[in-house]
Amino acid sequence: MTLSRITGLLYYTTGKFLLNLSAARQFHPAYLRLYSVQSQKARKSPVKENDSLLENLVNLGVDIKMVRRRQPGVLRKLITNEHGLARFLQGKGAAKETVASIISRYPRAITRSHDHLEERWRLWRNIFKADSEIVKIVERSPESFFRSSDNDNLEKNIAFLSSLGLTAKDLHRLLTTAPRTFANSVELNQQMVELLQDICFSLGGKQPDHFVKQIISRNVYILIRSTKRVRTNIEFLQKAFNLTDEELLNLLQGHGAEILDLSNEYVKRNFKSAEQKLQSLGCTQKDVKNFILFYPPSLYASPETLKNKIDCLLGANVDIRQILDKPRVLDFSIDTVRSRIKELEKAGYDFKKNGIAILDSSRKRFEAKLERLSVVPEE
DNA sequence: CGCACCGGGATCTGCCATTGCG
DNA sequence: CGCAATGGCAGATCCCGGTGCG
Repeated sequence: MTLSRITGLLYYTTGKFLLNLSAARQFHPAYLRLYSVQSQKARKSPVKENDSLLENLVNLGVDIKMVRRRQPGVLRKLITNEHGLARFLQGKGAAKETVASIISRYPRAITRSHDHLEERWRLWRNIFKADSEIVKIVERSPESFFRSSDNDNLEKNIAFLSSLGLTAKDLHRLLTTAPRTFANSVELNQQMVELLQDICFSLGGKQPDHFVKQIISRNVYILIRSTKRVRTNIEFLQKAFNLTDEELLNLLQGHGAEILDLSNEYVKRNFKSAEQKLQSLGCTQKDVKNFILFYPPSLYASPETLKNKIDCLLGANVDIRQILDKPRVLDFSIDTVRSRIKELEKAGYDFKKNGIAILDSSRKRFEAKLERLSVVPEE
């Protein structure tokens, strides 16, 4: 949690904001603007915070400082439903502290009526089997659950996403891992789906629906990205590698789907640095293209990580060609690779002679293999 | 049995800016 | 104007094991 980072930045006493300047300096100047605007308003505004509401929240264990920082307007409301919300969530199995944390992080939750909550929960239960699943998500991301007050929209979203032919399992995974998708307006979700369909068509694809399903199930975050981001990334991929329509279509339906998430600049930066790194090791333009197409996650890795991993392998007397052929060794964390290399060196393993596939296996398989190596030493 | 190939699963919010309404 | 609603952004991998083949 990043909450503690900000706690201590603003202190609120008797209607006036005081700033801890030494802490504020590390942050954005916007905080300074916020300070002056808020203090002016606090003086002018006739609307005071609702004292009994404040008391209720304190009793529920809510972090008032956090609420003031996030949604100060909520504290001035005359009609709220904090107790109803607390009862509701506890009835669904949430602990007291969970409820307090939820309200602290998304104060507007207390403005939702009982009927609204019942209805929203009922709709979520279309996807989830147990209340406990929903509680876990609301606890993780209160904003996803509460930000929109439009239950009709939620219903339409569920209908729309189902109509795409996603399986119940896909839908479940989508709502579990990217709950914000369901807080989007249907129109926004439709726009993304249309964008993907258009891309499929323009690349000569014959099954746009299948294409969309494929991408969503490969990348459940796609619907919470902007169409601008996705479009720009796709255009970049096609241009950077001079891809044929078919190559791009295949890339997007495979591992390429994941890299659509990345910010546009990040994709470009990672591409440049991967390209540079490989070229410095004597790889041709074609090698670079093959490597990235064959192993798109390389664009996901930060320049530092990718470079470190490659250097680590080269340092263990692995040839860059071997990495190009088996890029999935790069899947593993650098710590894992390092410790495996160390163990293999102890066993006298020669990567040049025996290949590096051994590095690219699950822990169980690696250990089993190492076992065999030590039982039957080579030569 | 050992290996190569490959697909899949986990993971992802909390903040800011803008808009439009009453 | 103040607030609610909502769009958008930055952040930056690792691992497991099924299956089919020789």
